[in-house]
Amino acid sequence: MPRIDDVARLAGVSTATVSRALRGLPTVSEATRSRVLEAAAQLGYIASPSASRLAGGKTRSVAVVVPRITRWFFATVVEAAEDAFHQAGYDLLLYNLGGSEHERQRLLHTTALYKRVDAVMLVATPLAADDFASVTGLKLPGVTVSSGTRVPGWPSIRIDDVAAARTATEHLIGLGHRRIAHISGDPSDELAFTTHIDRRRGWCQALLAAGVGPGPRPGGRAGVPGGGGGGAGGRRGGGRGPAPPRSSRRATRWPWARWPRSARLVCGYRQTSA
Amino acid sequence: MPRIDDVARLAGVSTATVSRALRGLPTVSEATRSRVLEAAAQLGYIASPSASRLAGGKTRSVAVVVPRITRWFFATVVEAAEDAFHQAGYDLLLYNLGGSEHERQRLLHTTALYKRVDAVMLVATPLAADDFASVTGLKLPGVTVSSGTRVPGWPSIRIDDVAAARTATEHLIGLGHRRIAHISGDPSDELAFTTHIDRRRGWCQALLAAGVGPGPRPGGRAGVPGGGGGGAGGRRGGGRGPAPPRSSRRATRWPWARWPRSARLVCGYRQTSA
DNA sequence: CTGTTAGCGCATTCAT
DNA sequence: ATGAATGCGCTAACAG
Repeated sequence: MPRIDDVARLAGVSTATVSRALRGLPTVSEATRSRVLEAAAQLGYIASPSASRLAGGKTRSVAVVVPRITRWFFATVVEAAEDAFHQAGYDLLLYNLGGSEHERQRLLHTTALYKRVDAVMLVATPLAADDFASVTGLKLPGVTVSSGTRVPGWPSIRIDDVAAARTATEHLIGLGHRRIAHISGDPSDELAFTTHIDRRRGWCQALLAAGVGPGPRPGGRAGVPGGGGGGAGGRRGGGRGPAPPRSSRRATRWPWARWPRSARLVCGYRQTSA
Repeated sequence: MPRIDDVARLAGVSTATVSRALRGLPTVSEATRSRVLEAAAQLGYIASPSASRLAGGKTRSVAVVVPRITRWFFATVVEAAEDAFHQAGYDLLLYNLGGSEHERQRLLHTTALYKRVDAVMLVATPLAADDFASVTGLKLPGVTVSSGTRVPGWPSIRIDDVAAARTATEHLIGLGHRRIAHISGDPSDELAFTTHIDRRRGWCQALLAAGVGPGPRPGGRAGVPGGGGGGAGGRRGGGRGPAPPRSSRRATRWPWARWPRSARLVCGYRQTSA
């Protein structure tokens, strides 16, 4: 492959000018630029990334860290990021934690990212105290997406899980429902993942605000709310949507009747948690 | 960050020896190597990838090209590849075509990969004639996964779709079924994607081999095979598995009753295509 | 606006 | 087994 001085010679300018012209720097006359462009095209010249990285100190690439690329949500984020980054001329280095703590350590605690990327994007990657130190120690710009942990100086984009759950619950209440369960992971497992906790909070908020309660058996196992709907029948609001479903034997065929045990039905809330 | 000569000084050797020691080359005495290792660790030295790429000519990174990372299959392939590559010390550059022909052109026809990676992995990426030229023009090693097109000199790993469909069909036949439909994309749309064609072929093979036929309405629209099962009731084989389902009104609730129009029911086969 | 001069930080010849 | 020199190909000062 041709090098930059081949282009320089063909265009009759110095290598510095070729470099400037090809990178679109403003300090080049249009006449020169087009001569350079043409020479480069004619030679099929492409600047060597390694060389320009070394000389320029910028890698023009970013690390995108996801817990598991096979999950729909993470893949969706990566797809969008890939598009944006490539469009901006950046390479995307994918790091898939794959649920392995080992991988996670290797990525976060060895300076695996050192001089390899210009920025980091952490997707749903909670940082323990020591992880945190290594990441800030990189002294790189970055962004967290859907991550529980916040990194000082990094923007953080995430879903407002409390509001989302509140909205969903309010919707059901608006439909006239009065017995609304919330099924989640173990609420005592905090691990910097706050999604399930936040959703539960939003659900509680909506129930309390509507004066609906008290909730059924706290901490019960996954299952189906019992029949005999009691006072839950009354519609509320302006009659939008269909009537709430009646309890019947059919209820035993609801999807969560077959959910794995790891899914726990957290019905019931503490008045204090709102 | 420290540079290689900092380590060299601390270890009391030349930079060349540091380089060799750190990369595990055999031409270093164990005594020296451990001194170097210790010095590097003490300084927290990590070789600059850009510099070693420029000097060494190898990037130690690979490009992985997928049509859409959001599809389960592709994400699964990428996850496995990521693990293997990182374990071997390679960076993984992700290229998601995203269904955009534009992206595809940009990747394949500009020398976007030039001097950027040491190898290429093409997942389910069919290559048109001109794509093909650019890819081979890269003169890089590579591998295709689930890709219709083959690249000379590259290994190609893929599913035997014919055998898979045959196996599935034989399974149903073994269960006693006699009216077996095959639903696929448009069989006339070849576009180097042969999956649906191969599966259809396997299905045909199994049916013919079992003497089952002739198939119902060729080229019919998506829908449900009509009721009145005719001679299809007979069981065959050693009574394994449940009896074939009876036709009934319930059939109208089968999932594909709601499938999009783009899904076509290809029932019926030509004797010649086996 | 353009050219000249120095590196960027490491891997590699060759020597020894 | 180790060291000295050279170059990978480009960008960034600094002049002009």
